[in-house]
Amino acid sequence: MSNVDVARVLVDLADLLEIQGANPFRVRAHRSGARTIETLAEPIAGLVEDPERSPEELSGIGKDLSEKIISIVLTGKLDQLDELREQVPAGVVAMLRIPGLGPKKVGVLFKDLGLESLDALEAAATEGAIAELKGFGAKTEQMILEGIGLARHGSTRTWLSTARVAVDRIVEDLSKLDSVTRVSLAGSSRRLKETVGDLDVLATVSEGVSSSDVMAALAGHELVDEVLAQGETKQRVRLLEREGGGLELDLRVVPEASYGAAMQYFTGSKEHNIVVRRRAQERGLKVNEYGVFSETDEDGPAVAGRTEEDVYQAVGLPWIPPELREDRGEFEMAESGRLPELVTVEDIRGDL
DNA sequence: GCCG
DNA sequence: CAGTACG
DNA sequence: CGGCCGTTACTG
Repeated sequence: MSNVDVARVLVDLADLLEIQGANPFRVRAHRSGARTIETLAEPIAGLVEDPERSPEELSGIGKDLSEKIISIVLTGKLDQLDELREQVPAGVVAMLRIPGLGPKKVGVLFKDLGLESLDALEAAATEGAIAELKGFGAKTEQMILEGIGLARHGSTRTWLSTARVAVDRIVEDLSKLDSVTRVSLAGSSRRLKETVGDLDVLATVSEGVSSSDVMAALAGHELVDEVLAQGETKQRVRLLEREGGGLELDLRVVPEASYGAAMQYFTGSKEHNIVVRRRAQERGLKVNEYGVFSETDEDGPAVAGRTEEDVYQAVGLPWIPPELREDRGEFEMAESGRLPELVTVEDIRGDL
């Protein structure tokens, strides 16, 4: 059993528990434990077999998860998972991959309509049976029909190199607008992940300037297929099919003074952001995408937020390079002043 | 579920 | 309002 | 034992 195998069992268990309506924090604990095992620098089997050691020594893994991990390593399976699999068909878990369908709604589809597969779900949606359910409507039904292909196909991530071709053009074109002061790439593409699930772009406007100009420009951009959602500060669009296969792009527009906080938030990762915000809480501060604020004076002036550096400084850290923002040890490195110097293109020697 |  | 999705 | 990140947007 490799670390990835063990992690997979815990993730599957989390999915099933979630559909069954388990405590969300319990579900999260399983996912977090899975991540810990997957990113562990040593084989989990070796740790389990060492009589001096136990998975409990890993932070985020307690007595329960430790016992489960030991069982998985020693027997190759987990009884609790097998039992849950008998209660919840695989097709129901597959429904979670449809965008807009979460555990609650999937649970209703399974329990109330008895749907056990994507095929059955598609048939029910086509007949209009979904829209009649409480909490569902015509839009949800349409969303299911559009998303069911994604769920069948599995995850659809795009190579960064492909995605960059499209997003670089969009960033460049939006930058030319008079109403924006700057446009930056954020999200996993800024973190230089090999593949991206979607694209994230941040635009800033001068204080008091409306966001509608930028959004209208993006909506009318030659690479944009359709606008999926739009609000005051946020817009989500789907790109044309050719450049990376219907990639989705999120645009966020914030005032100039929030640039640093917004970049920090929008660059992620989610796990990294949670730690940043928890550190803020420990210091009597509150971090959001608009800035860093005092917990006791939330409406008061921002303590930080104009640059990423001052956001990190407010929570007692040096600026952390985006490539490291995964909550995989970068906080310990930053805390002790041992952040590595990353390799850059200039470091590479040879014929390219 | 884990943690303090 | 709850549920879903965003980092 | 209580708390567990913080926000915006959309749907029903």
